[in-house]
Amino acid sequence: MDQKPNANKMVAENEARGNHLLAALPTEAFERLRVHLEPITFSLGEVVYESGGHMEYVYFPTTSHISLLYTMIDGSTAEMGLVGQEGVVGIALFMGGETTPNRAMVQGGGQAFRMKAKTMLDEFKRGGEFQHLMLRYTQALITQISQTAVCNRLHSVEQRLCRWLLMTHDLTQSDELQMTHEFISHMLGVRREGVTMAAQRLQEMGMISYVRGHIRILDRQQLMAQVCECYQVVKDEHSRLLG
Amino acid sequence: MDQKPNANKMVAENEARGNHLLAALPTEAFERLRVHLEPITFSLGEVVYESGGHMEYVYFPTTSHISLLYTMIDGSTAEMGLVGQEGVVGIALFMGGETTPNRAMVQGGGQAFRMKAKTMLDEFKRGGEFQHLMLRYTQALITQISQTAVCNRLHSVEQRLCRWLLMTHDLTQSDELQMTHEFISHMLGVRREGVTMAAQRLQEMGMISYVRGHIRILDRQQLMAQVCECYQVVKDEHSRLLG
DNA sequence: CAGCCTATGTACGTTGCCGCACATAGTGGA
DNA sequence: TCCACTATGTGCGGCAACGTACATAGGCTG
Repeated sequence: MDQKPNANKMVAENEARGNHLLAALPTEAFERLRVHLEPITFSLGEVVYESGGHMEYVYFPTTSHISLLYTMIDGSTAEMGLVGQEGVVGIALFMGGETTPNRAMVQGGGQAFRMKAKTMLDEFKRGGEFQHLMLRYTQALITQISQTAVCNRLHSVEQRLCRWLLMTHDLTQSDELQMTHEFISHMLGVRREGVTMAAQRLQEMGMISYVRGHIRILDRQQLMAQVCECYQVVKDEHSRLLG
Repeated sequence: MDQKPNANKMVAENEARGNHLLAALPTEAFERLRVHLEPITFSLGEVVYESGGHMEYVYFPTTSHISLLYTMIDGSTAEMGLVGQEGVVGIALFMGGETTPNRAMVQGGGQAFRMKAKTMLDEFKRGGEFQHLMLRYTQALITQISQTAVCNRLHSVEQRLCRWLLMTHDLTQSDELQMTHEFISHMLGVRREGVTMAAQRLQEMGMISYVRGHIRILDRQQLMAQVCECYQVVKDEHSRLLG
């Protein structure tokens, strides 16, 4: 924050390109935006947006990732999407809705860049590559949410846990995920015991190992073999849309 | 089709405004688009888009409505969204994806207007009210899909049937819906027998009556009292976004 | 009006997940 | 080092939905 402006800019350039959407911007657009990008640090559990709340910034995660959650009146929750370095949090701002009925919560601590809503909107309205990227990303996110809807309906807790572990692993720089069964249960919308059972089975099969808040991915290949088709569908569609 | 051009135009104006998105367009934009609108008739079960298939047109339903479905490898299906006179089918075209991994199928026969993808895109790229409306509608659809994801996870077949009947009723001009339990089971992603059981209970409570492919909504109020919160959330969010 | 097809009704055992209750075991702070 | 707290393990009864099988009944067609 109190670095020299120039040094600050160089850091922003290198690091900001860690977000795939920012990385895909042509130089011209990136240069327009870079001075408006502020690096920030997210810590686990932090609420980025409250359901229906005011949204002042959009966020481009680099090493952090954020869960899009819905909370029912009775307090039960379920995740509808997951955003990391491949995406952006705050699509409602350029979609014109100003807010959404969802909560966004940090699921993996780390870095992100934020930008004032107004700055982002000005760039969006130019109708160039930035708009194009934001819209294509939004479509990928729609696919992810859709697939979650179907997956929630048709697949077992164990399969959904596989999918969730793989998705989270994709957004994490390490093989070790820091999260409890309790936490995961809120994401999957199931009981904590259900997660414990499913995790035990995966551990017995040698795919993961875990202790008290730490899960280690041991065998991605086997997880991929076990997971439902939903994982690959979302991934393929993302590649198709955003290369 | 073989009417005089002038008469044809007048029909298009009156009827096209039956779609709420077209109705919300300012005169100028509407006039640009109206000559490109073609009235068409959808019949029940017709496939509008195949998953991953080429999308030549966007569709603005007036009296018809269309289901957005996902089909698993094993053939099981589930609905992720429902589009009627309040919306448009083919958002992937302006989102830049060209296609989607979903199927769109006619769930209620009737009228719609279609427009060539290119014509629509030209108008979209002007960045005016048309773009604004399409994006806000897309956000409303995202909410619908999200809510379906959560609803599928947390609510009973009976509650989901209530929600589905209410949503369908909203898009239908009559109290009588023409559909079998079998059909509904594919939408809800459950067994046909499960739908029969739930429908029986709703009939016993006097909310609906049904015979062989015809369901009559008898008591909307009671259905509203029985349904999960998801129905109202989607409706409220739609109103907020599109008035 | 007989026969066929499709839609709905019913039954039965099975399974996955639920809610609850409580036991055990890491972990950090006093 | 001990205590309190949090995370995980386990057991039990219950229920919703599943898969399967077959019975009834509306409605169309010859």
